[in-house]
Amino acid sequence: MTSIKDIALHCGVAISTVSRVLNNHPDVSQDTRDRVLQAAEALNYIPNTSARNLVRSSSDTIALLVKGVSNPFFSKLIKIIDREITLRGYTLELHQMDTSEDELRIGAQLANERKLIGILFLGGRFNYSPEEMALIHVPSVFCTYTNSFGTLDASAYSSVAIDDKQAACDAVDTLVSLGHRKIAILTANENDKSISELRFQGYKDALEKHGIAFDPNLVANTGTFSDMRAIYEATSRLIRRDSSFTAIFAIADLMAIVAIKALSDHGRSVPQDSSVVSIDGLDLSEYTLPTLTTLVQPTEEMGLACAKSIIDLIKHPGKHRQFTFETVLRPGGSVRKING
Amino acid sequence: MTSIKDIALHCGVAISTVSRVLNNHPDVSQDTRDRVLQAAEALNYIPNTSARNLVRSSSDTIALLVKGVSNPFFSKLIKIIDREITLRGYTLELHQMDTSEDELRIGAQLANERKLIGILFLGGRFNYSPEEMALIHVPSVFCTYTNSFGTLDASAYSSVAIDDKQAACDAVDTLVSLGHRKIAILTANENDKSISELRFQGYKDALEKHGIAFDPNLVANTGTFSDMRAIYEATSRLIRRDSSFTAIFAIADLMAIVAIKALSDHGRSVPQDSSVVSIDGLDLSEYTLPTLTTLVQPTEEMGLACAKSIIDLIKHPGKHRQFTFETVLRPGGSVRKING
DNA sequence: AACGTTACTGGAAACGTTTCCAGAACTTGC
DNA sequence: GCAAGTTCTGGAAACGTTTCCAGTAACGTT
Repeated sequence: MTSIKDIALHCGVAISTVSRVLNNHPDVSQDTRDRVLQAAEALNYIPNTSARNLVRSSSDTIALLVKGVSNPFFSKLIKIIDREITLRGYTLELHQMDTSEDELRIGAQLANERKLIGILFLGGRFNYSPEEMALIHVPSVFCTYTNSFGTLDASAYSSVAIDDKQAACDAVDTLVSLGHRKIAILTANENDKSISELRFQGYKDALEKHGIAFDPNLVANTGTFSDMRAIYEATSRLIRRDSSFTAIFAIADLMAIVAIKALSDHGRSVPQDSSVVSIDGLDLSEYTLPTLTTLVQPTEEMGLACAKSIIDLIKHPGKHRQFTFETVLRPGGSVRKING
Repeated sequence: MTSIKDIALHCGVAISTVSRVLNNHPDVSQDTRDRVLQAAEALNYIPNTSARNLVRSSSDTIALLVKGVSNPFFSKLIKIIDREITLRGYTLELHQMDTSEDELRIGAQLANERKLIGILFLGGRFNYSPEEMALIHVPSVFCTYTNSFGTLDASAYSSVAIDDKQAACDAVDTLVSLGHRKIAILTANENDKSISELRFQGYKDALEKHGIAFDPNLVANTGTFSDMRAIYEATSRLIRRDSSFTAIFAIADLMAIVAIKALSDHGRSVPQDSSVVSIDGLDLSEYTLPTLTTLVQPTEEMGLACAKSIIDLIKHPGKHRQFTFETVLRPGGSVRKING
């Protein structure tokens, strides 16, 4: 393994000079610059990241802390984020967390240990306090996060998300406009201070807007976005408990897919007997039977925004921005008009 | 940021002693050990990875080089691998590659630059030459790889995979035993020296075994495992070209799901008009309509084996092993018996 | 001719660890 | 009571960079 020292020796210059050349510092003559670069090439020099990191006390790696990697929407997002981050010359470290773990605490620790230059949080809760935020001394962007509980000042955090409440509202609107009044909801958790709670809020707001009474019997909590067995069970329980609904709003595509299967197993076909609307717009949902009517999240744009945000934030610490994306309804075969 | 030096000062011992305590070296008295650990705790000490990496000239990170992250089978595998790797105290770096890139070359470069201690290759080709393998100076495990083209000696590589040929064969067997003789295949690429070629081979072998003539008209190449649009188009072309088949063998669950949709759009329902069998056993395929008949890969075990293999290999360089897992048929609603 | 600039270069400290070597303080065995 | 271990500890070098400071040489200016 050849080092900067070897190059210096080979060229008869000082170590510092080689370092200057390699880091494109201006104050070195064209002649020595050429010689050094040539030697570096010839000796097949590869910089030692650890040494550089040590003296700079920073690295080139950004961590992605994810709760619930199995969520297929996240999978795609992760893919895009990783692509962009690497493209821009940084490295991405993937860290999964259990739902029970405290993402901020873990993030803070990782940042110190591994000299991270940035953190992307994906899938956490939505009620960070200023005190908690203060734990993190590293540029951080919260993906699919909205400061919906108003715990933070806009100048204190960066985020990329859709308007979850609005999307849920739109989903319910769609159903109502097709004549549905008895609309069940399939959510992960009614009050987890996170995406599911927010979409649940949107559902309730929409009902109220249309003068429909909220019925707790029509709420099914799955406890998860990705465990299909649990989603299936929750749907089945809902059907057994109160099968009077004519439509289901599922807060994620995957839930909708599983719900359709559960309905089918209980002798109710979609969309004849129940309509289903969801949020996500996975590629997959255009190829299911029936195809899903879903509010599409602009995944590509969101992933790009995540990568761009964190890198901007690293370059300009403290310059926080929030990005909110619009969802778009993609009509599918999972709904039908009824005579309300 | 408190360092080892601060602890030493605080306790009135030497730096080296602190290091020994922190690394669990035996030759230090219980008394000093306690004092040091206590101080470390009190001063909120966090080790500096860069410094350690520098002096050890190695890191604690294992890279996962993936071709085609969007493949949902891979998503799950990645999740499990990441979980196990972190659990065992290492860090996982995710690197995606285009299909066009040379994974070994990229791996070799990354290993040097980033002082990787190991590489997991996922989704590459199956015909590495000994010369190519020599590029990689770091313990490496090839996931979902079989040395099917016999280019390597068993003592020269580590791998974790299923027997792709056998699985494909089993899939076709299943269809034949239900009376099917005109069996189409949906594959990514007939000759990519990779998973798809191997499964294609298994398909051909099975046909031959049952005395069924191979018909090139019944072969549909999608060119991809995950681009659903492309899979849909390939299936549609197949149907238009020769719709005489009574069954389709799709080499991956996702392909089967899209194929079923394409068939449906062409007025052929599954399993009434065509049976479909595939390989993967995604959780999802138990919740589609119809559910898939598929050969299940033991994803959990495979992911575990990947993590275990690479760590074993790091600890005992050169000790190569190959793991081959059995697939199990999971019957679903996508097939039916016909009178052949 | 003396002086101040400018352009370039070398030396050396520092980053936070690990690890080798040597030495001090005890034990043990005879 | 002395040599030979044993057990624990400290000092210092090394890992490969970056960066600060000082210094030299060449060049214009006055």
